[in-house]
Amino acid sequence: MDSSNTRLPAHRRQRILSELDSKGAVRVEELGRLFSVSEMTVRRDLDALEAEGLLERTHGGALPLRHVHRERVFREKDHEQREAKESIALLAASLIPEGETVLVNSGSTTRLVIRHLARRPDLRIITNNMAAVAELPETVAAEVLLIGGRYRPESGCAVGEWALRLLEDLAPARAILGADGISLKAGLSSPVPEEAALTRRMIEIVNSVDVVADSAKVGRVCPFRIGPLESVSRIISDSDTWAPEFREAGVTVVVPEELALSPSPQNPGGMPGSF
Amino acid sequence: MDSSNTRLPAHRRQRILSELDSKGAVRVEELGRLFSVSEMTVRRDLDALEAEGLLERTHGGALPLRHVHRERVFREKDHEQREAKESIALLAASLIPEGETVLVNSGSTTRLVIRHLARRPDLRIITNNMAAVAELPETVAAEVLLIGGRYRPESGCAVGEWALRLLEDLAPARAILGADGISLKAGLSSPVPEEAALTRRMIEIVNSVDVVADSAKVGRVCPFRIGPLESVSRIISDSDTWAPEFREAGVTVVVPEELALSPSPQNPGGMPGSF
DNA sequence: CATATTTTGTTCGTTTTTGTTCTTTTTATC
DNA sequence: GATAAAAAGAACAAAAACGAACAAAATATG
Repeated sequence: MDSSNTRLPAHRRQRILSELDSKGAVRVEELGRLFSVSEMTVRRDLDALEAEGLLERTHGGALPLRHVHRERVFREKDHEQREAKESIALLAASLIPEGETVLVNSGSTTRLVIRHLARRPDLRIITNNMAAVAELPETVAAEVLLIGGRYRPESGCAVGEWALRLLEDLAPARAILGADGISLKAGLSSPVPEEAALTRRMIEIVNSVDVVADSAKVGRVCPFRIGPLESVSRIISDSDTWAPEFREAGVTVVVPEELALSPSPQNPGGMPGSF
Repeated sequence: MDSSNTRLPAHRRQRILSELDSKGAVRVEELGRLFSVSEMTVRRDLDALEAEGLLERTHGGALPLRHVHRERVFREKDHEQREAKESIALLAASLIPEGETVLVNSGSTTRLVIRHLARRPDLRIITNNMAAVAELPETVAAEVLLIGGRYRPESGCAVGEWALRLLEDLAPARAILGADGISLKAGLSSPVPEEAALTRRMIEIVNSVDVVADSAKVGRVCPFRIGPLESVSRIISDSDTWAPEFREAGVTVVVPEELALSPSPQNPGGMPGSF
């Protein structure tokens, strides 16, 4: 894979950065093995990158600089179910047809979704998820529209009256939404009233709703109701042991294995180079 | 393969560029072998292409410009004049009276200003500077309102028609603004037309404008004009060797030393724990 | 054809990068 | 706290890449 180009020191450092971006953390030993260089060289690379303000050095490796402040929160939400969320996000993004405008709400799963969507030059992303947008590389291909409003530092997104009003001007075709609670009877729910209100409004203005959620969220009910299950077109998750009842209720449930077994009709071999 | 045409220097250089485009990086030794020319020749080619602004030279080879671009921007803006910017930001924030609503635009200096302002529970911050807001800790004390719009990844802020329209609903008392160019004759200017337009509108809707800028920006004129110097109430900077002419023109110039010598009347021992 | 110009190759001293060895510091574990 | 393991840092040597200068070759120009 890293045939000849990686021998270029500058290129290796760039790849360290992108490795950091995708993995969330890098280790010296791991990078040395990946690039076939000594650990001393990796250390010198990391030191140089830190001096340039591009990462945060730690014992044994490095962390991205962007989230040093919210490290604790990110760590919990981020590492919990990280792999599940990553595969869900990749799948959800691949299900979006070419040229669409997609509305995306706040949350750590949708953050990963945005990361994938942003690489596609054919898409337009509308979101209140500032944390997700702020961490995107300069090389964003998609057009990104930000919904303003009151900033909620706990989730890194915009909420409130202002955000709700802004949604009135929009009528995108589809939405990819995260929800902390998904239940047959209670539908979608959130622990934060303002985010529930905003997500509810998002559902109202689009034609098609994809919900992304790891299986831990299924069956959970949070205090603030977003809306009933009928408004959901598809649920994209990492397992479908719970799916039969949902499918009976008329919701399509998609899991990564399905994609691997049979090519998705929505995306017949589409955009292979984009991911 | 590269039989006849490659013998022409111009063609070889074009092929170097396409090689760079497909591979993501090129090495001197590799190109020398590919074109059967000496490494010295390749080096001269790469130097020429760099002089034309078509690639970025590195040790052992070259990288495409776009990859390096984001790093360069971030690194330079962040580290250049870092100390100066930090002291300017602290001073600018301390000059804001209690209970105000402050409008802040994009930029690396204003990012530091926002960091300071955010610790004060008495303030309300309105900004399009997503990069600044996204890096705030969870413990933000101030209320933060985000101006939405089209996201510009190069500067991590929102711009465009939508952002301009949002400003129409607002009438905050004051603004703290960054500008890449400040000149006696040309006034404030920016290298990005959309950011210039947004900053211009911000100036129009407030009563009082504080401009934060390190001294390197004074005397510089960027291609896109924001507005005349008359619209500026104060310039907060790290040195005032250039200040006399500006003071004659009716602009107050504030530098950190002044704060150290005589306590600011606007902030009589106020909020000592906040900084 | 002769001459000027450009392009290329070679040599050699200098700088950058890398790996190794050894010591010091940090981290984990009891 | 004490101890062992892992990682980091310092210092040195080897290798790779660079740049300057000059000579040779190719190309253009009269």
